[in-house]
Amino acid sequence: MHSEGRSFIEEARRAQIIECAIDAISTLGYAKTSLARIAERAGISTGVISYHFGGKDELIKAVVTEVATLATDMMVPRILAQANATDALRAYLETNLAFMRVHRRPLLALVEIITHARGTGGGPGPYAAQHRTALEDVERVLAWGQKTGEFRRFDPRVMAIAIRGAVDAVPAELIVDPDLDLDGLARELTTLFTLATRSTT
Amino acid sequence: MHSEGRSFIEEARRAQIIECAIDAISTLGYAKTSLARIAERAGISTGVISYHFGGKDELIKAVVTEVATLATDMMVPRILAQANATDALRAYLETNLAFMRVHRRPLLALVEIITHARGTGGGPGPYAAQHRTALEDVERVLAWGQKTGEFRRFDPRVMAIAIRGAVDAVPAELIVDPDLDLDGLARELTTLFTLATRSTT
DNA sequence: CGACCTTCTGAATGCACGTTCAGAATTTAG
DNA sequence: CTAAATTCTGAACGTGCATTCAGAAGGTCG
Repeated sequence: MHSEGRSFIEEARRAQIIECAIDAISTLGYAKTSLARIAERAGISTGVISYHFGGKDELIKAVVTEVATLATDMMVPRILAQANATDALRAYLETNLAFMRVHRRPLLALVEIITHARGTGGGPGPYAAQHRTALEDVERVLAWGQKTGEFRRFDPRVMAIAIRGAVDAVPAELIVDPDLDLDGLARELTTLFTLATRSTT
Repeated sequence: MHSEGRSFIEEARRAQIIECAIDAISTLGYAKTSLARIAERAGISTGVISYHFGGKDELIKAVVTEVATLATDMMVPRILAQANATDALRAYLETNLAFMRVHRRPLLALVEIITHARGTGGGPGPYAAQHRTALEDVERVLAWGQKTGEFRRFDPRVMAIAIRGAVDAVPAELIVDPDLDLDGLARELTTLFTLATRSTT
C-alpha cells in the first residue's frame, strides 16, 4: 500500500501510454489517431487507457501538459538569461528551433493537438489559450525592446503574429521535408526579425 | 437534352452544396463537418451529395478548386502588374489580406481543408502540393528582387516560409478575434518584410 | 493459505459516419 | 398524355469509434 496518490505501476503505464500517444499522433496525425491505435502500439487493450486516464480527452490533456512542460523548461531559462531584448528575441527563435531538433516528435504531436482540437460548437478549442499565451510572451519581449529603444515602433501584436507564424510554419515544413536545416533556419530567421524590429537609427 | 456535360439543375445543386460545405467547414471546422451537417444546411438528403459529387472526397476537392480559383483570379493579376519586386511583395501581402476581408468564410474553409486533410498513412495530404506551389510563388518574387539588387542576400526558401507563415497565421487569429484590423495588419506586414528583405545599402 | 486490492482483458454497447440503393417524385422528350 | 430520364428520399448497410463492464489475472498483506 502506498500513501502517495499514484502507485509505481500506474505511473509507469501512464508514461508509456503518453509516449505511445505522442508517437501515434506525430506519425498518423491527430484525426487518424484513435485509442485503438495507441493501445496497439503499447500492446495493451483500449480499456487500460480509459482505466488510467478516464477518457481520451484527459489523455490528450496529459500529452499537452507533458510536452508544454518540456518546452517551457528548456526555453524559458535561456530566454530570461538575456540582458537585452534583441538577444532575448534571438534566444527565443533559437530555442524554439532547437526544441524542434531535440524533441521533434513530441512537438509535432503538440502542434497537431493544438491546431486540430476544436470546441464542440466549432469555436476556439480548449487549447486556444495556450496559443494566446505564447503570443503574449512574444509581445512582452517586443514591448521590452521598444521601451529600451532597441526596437522601432510597430504594433507588437502584429509582429508577434508574424514571429509565431514563422515559427509555427516550420513543423509543417518539417513533415514535408524532414531534412530541413534547422540551424540554418534559426540563423536566417534571427537575421530576418532583427532587421524587421531594430530601431531605424 | 443538353449537349453540355452538366444540366442546369445539376449545376445549381452543385453550387448550393459547395456553398453549404464552405459554410459548414468555416464555422464548424473540418473535423466536425460531416455530409449530414452539410445536407442539413442545404435542406436535402445526404444521398444527394453522393449523387452529385460521387463522394465526400470529390466534394472537398470541388471546394478547394472553387476557392483557389477565386483567390488566384483576384490576386495574380494585381501582383503581376507590379514593375519591381518590392512592389510585387507589397502587392502580394496586400492582396492576400484583402482576400481574407472579402472572402473570409471561403478562405477559412480552404485553410481548414488544407491543414486538416491528411493522406491515409498520415503522410502529407493531397493538398500539400497546393501549399508547396504557394511557397514557390513567393520564392520566385524574392529571387527576382535579389536578381535586381532590390533585396539583400538571404535564403529565399526561409524567407518564403516566414512570409507564408505570417500570412497563414492570420486566419487562425481571425477566428479568435473577428474584429481584427486587416488593413492595418497589411500595412504592418508590408513594412516588416520590406525592412527584412531590402538590400542593405 | 486466503481475503483483498490493483490491474488488465475481451466483449458488448451505442453512436456517428460515408456509402448504397430501391423506389418515389419530378422533370423532360416524344 | 405517355414514356423515359433525371433527381431525390429515407432507410439500410458496414465500419470505426469511445466507453463500459463483468470477470480473469496478478500482486500484496494479514
